[in-house]
Amino acid sequence: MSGEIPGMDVSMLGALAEPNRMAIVEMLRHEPLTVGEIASRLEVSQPHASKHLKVLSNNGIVESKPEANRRYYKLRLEPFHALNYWVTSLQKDMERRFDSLDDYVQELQKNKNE
Amino acid sequence: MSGEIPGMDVSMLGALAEPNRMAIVEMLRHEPLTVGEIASRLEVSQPHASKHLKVLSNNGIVESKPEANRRYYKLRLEPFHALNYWVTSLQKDMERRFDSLDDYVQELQKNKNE
DNA sequence: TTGGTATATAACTGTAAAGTTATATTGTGG
DNA sequence: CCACAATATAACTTTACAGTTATATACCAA
Repeated sequence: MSGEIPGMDVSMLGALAEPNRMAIVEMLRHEPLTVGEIASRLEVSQPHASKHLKVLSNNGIVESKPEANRRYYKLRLEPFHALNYWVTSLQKDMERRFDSLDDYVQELQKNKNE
Repeated sequence: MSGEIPGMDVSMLGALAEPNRMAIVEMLRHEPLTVGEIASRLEVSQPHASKHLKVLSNNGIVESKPEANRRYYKLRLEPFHALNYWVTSLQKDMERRFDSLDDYVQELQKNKNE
């Protein structure tokens, strides 16, 4: 009730806020990849890659499709749409504000009477 | 050389990926606030608020201006511009891809010969 | 100067998450 | 069925960070 954040899912950012996982997202930007491919390019162990992929998956950032022995992982659009929406609306609000904190403080001074 | 992420600063996301700090960003969306105001609205201790503000500050997300006894914190535009740029370019790349992983796997099947 | 308010910092504790190693599961081809 | 390859999971260690308490710093007013 008090800790409610309007649009943005904080845990999604947490999932992205780790270098290996961000690297995975960048790798998947252009093409789906298997766990083995990802682990190999990341130069981490297979369980380690699987663990990061699970975090990304739990946050809806990636989805996987079994294909024979392998699992192809790819990015999902939705969370990035949500992130884009949040950032854009934040920017709009910010740009409505004063350009510098100095201006605002000066404004505070002037309005001290009311 | 291998772990290079193009545009996005991962640590900035880490700074945002904590509920209290995200709440601070939301609070500052419309107006600069003092540490005391932030701590009070967040219902956390003053040192705790200061600590989160320091993280945000270290990542360039907020800036502060001393005014007498107090410090006004406000959001900075730049990191959100960078984030917006990253998300947008990622989305563009993604939307060039197949709509579903199924399609992609079918594509793999067809192209197995080459 | 003294007292009070606002903020920062240092030192510490607890917990969650990164990273590792070993093992289980699932699927494929012979 | 068996042997092998790809991935997932479990158990564990270690590190990083949230959160707390106590103290230091800076500013103002009387």
